[in-house]
Amino acid sequence: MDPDDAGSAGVLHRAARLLNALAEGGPEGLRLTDLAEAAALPRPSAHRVLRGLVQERLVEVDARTKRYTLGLRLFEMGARAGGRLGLRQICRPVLLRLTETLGETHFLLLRDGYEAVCLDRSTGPLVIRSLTGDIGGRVPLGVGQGGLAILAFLPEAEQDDVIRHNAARLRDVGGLDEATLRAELARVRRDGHCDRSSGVLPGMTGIGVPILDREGRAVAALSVGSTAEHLTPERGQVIAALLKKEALAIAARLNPFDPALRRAGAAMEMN
Amino acid sequence: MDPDDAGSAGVLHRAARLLNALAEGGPEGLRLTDLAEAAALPRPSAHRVLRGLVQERLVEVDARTKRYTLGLRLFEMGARAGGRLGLRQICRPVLLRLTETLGETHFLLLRDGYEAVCLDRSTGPLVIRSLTGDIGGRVPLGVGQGGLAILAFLPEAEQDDVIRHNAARLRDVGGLDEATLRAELARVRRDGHCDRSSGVLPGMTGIGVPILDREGRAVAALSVGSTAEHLTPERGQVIAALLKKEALAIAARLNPFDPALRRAGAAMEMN
DNA sequence: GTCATAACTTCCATTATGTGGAAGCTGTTC
DNA sequence: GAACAGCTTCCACATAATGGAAGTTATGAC
Repeated sequence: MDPDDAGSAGVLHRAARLLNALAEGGPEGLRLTDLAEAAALPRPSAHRVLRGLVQERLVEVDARTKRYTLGLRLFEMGARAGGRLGLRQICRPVLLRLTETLGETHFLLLRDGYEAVCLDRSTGPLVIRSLTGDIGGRVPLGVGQGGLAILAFLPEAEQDDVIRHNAARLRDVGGLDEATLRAELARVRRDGHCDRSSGVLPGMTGIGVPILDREGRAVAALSVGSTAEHLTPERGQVIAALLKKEALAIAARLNPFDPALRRAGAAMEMN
Repeated sequence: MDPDDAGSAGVLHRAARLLNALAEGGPEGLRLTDLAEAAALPRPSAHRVLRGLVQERLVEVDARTKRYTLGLRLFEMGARAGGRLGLRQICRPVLLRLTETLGETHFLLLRDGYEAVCLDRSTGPLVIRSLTGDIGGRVPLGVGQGGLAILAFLPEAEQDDVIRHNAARLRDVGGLDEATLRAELARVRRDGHCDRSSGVLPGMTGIGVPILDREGRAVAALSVGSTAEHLTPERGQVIAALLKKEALAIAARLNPFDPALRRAGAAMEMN
């Protein structure tokens, strides 16, 4: 029917649309009508699908308020899906150790197509605001220190593709035009890390280093989020060196056959 | 068709069955044939549904090995579903603080019908083995210190229902016959906490306290997992008192309208 | 290198399952 | 207590799911 909506038919796709809508919504949950609108479904259909999801416990409804939220089952599965990603297992102790040593907040980002997903983080005593938010959050590649570190270490053709694809968001979220971005990427490649104070979150800054696969392509990033005040240039140098050492050690332990690390390519093929 | 399989028809239910099977499977993923068998579906049907799930990125296939695993999307959603549960937000800092102070590993369990789900945990330096495993894991109510603490503080009728329902697993996993269990529950009710060295995991022990709602019913538990060697009786007393204090503070902050806390009831109705 | 085997994938006639407009509820507001 | 907004049910209709059988591609044995 709709040519550019290939594979859009079917209950599954509708269910996924509803789940996505729910994931966007606030913690108080969403009402049927709004959910139906967000997922572009007729109310009765949304209702029917949601009932199915509730039955599978992927979604919960409050009997009193009739508000829908993501279900406990999803939480459980998500926890296991994460555990399955070898990278996360390897990095967990590294994050904890870094936070122990440096007292900063550390992030592990995994590249996923044109974006990066926060796979894990360890929170330091300092209160910081981050672009990705908590675990499970996303940033476009090129935004934030981690996102820049990954983008800088992609093969040129892919880099161009990502930049083209993310152009709008890089301007809006990252406040970067293409020329500035390219200059920045060159610098990151030269230094092996990113320590730009992204102007995005006032007072906030950080450092990001890429985690490379055997071919030298970035598959993930390790980063620190801190305040401009706390992260002096000297301290920054030390931390960058430390992160690079850890990233190398992680890279050496990567299983080259881990499907999670092929994710990048997979996402590209889809387009 | 199948009378006791009410509502089992439909793609959604099949998808959920496949997801469950995937969640059980090992980290290397499952093959189509095994998945189809695990979910009791004809191979072609399993294949079709899985393809849909892959398209929605709820599931991933490795192009080379054809093995299916839970997808990144699920991880993301799971992270948000967890964030939505107010209890988790409230307890996160408590867990961190406890681990900071005591150097033990702490668990937050949420009751869910006849079981409890590990909502969060903070890991101490001591290496311990736990029944629930990591976040997202489950134990039957009555097993483990947390599970016992919850069961002990349920209304009598519900308690009986749970014990009846879990009887087999309590024997197998918990190694408890009903008489011993009932005596144990009485003790937990009297003391306000559970400090039995469950014989289940040799050398391991712990302490669990319930988190009660306004009606005095347990909705969750806070627990410590440690080794018998490390957790001396005197230390146990101190820790139990501390946990109780925290559990009370948490209970006071509970939103009585939080749908997550009505989960217990919901599960019962289903049966 | 060739054959055997096991697993994955596609096909397609059949029909069960999903569809959504309209009508009926419910609970909330004025 | 009337008006409203949102949830739920109904049901004639058609589409999208179904699964046996046949085709294709990996894997391993000889």
